Amino acid sequence: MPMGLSQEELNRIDEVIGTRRKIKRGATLFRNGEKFTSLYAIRTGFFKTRIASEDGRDQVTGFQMAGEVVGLDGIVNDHHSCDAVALEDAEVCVMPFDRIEEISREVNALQRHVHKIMSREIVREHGVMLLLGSMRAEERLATFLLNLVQRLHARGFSQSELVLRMTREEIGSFLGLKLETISRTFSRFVEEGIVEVKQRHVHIVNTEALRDIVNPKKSS
Amino acid sequence: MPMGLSQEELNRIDEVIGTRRKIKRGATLFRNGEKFTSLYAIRTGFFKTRIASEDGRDQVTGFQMAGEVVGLDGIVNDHHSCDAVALEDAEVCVMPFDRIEEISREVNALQRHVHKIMSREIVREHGVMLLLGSMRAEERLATFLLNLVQRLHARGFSQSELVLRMTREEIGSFLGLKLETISRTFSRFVEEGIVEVKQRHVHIVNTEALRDIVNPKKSS
DNA sequence: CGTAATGTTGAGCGCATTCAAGCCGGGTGG
DNA sequence: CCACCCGGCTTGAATGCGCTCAACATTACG
Repeated sequence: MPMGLSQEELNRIDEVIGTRRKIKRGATLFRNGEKFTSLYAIRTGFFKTRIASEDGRDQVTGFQMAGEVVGLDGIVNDHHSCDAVALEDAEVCVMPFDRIEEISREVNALQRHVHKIMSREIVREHGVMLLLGSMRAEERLATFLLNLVQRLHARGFSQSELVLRMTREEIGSFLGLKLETISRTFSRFVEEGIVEVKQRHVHIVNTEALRDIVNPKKSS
Repeated sequence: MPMGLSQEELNRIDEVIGTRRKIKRGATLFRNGEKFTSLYAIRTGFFKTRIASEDGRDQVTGFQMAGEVVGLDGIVNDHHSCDAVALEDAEVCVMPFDRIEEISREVNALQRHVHKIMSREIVREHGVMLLLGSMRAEERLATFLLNLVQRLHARGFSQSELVLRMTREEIGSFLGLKLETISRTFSRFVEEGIVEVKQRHVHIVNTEALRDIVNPKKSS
């Protein structure tokens, strides 16, 4: 949240927070088709969002962690258009959207904040489109790992150590690859000494090498 | 725009519209890195938005036509993070964003409208992610054609006739395919009598067949 | 402790890519 | 008006990356 707000403004902003809600691992926070009422700020835990095509295929559209907001997809049609599934026991702040709209009319900082959150999501998705549209398997996985560790680091975790909350299949769905390809690509990274992998525990040994994979260097 | 507004409200909303601006074919409305000031409502013409990765590859993130809004990417960081390029001579309404924020504090309908536009873009991108992440070439192109013709139809154009404003290469970039693949896939559709193609002029002969490609039927 | 879920690895295949050659159509200048 | 040129498009042949299918290993969990 931006700084420089009066106490009065801060109090008003607190009002957008309704109840809290706990979601068990594997349960959904909301599902495609459900009525949209609120945005959810993740307090603890880890989520994936996914959409399903008519014929059973589904696509993971993102992984969200503490401090991030889910539910923006529901605003257009007053109904959610994707599922949000907890990948571990989680807790969220329920923020009724009509309250958000009401208060953001009075508190400029909140209005600005809401706009930025939505715009940030649009920009994030642009990045995913670039990944899905033009990267090879190694680049996709390297990009994914760097993004994940960067977000975790911003929350006070290690820059080189991370525990995956999702399966290979979920990573694959997000990256537009099959789970076997994820597994093989991890193995290749391990062979090359770039990372160490023990199940879902990943230790990034050589961050620079990952960056080089994402951004193939034009060595003459 | 939603209905049921008072004259006063309508007048207020008109105030978000600043100047108009003409963009010649091939010129950019805004570029990655430029300061963000305004959203743009397309009055006439056709745009593509694209992002570029460090190493020259780029990804078309969308095609926009009359009535659609571009520039939402700029809100987060006060700078644009993609380019908007006119694919034909175009005209846009410049809508300074601080005016939008100001007036949407007073006019609920505008506030709601802005939120919906942003949410719609997020949902649209989810669909693109599904396409890029899990569809084969034929499905991608079929989806693309159906989406394009549906948007054109909503604007009063034919349901079966369309003129592509973009090159095969641009379609390919958007769909995560090479231009040769686009060309070949068009040829296959023609062979199968699904469409007729003469350069950029496309006549959809069999819409149902396209739908079947998008949504493989589970024939026993 | 046993069973199901998850992950690894191998072999062969297929779809989209790459590389290459040629075509078409529109615009320009002689 | 025609010759030329160039960007956009098409088509062919060969390659290769990621997928499919399959067997097996490992781990989580009731």
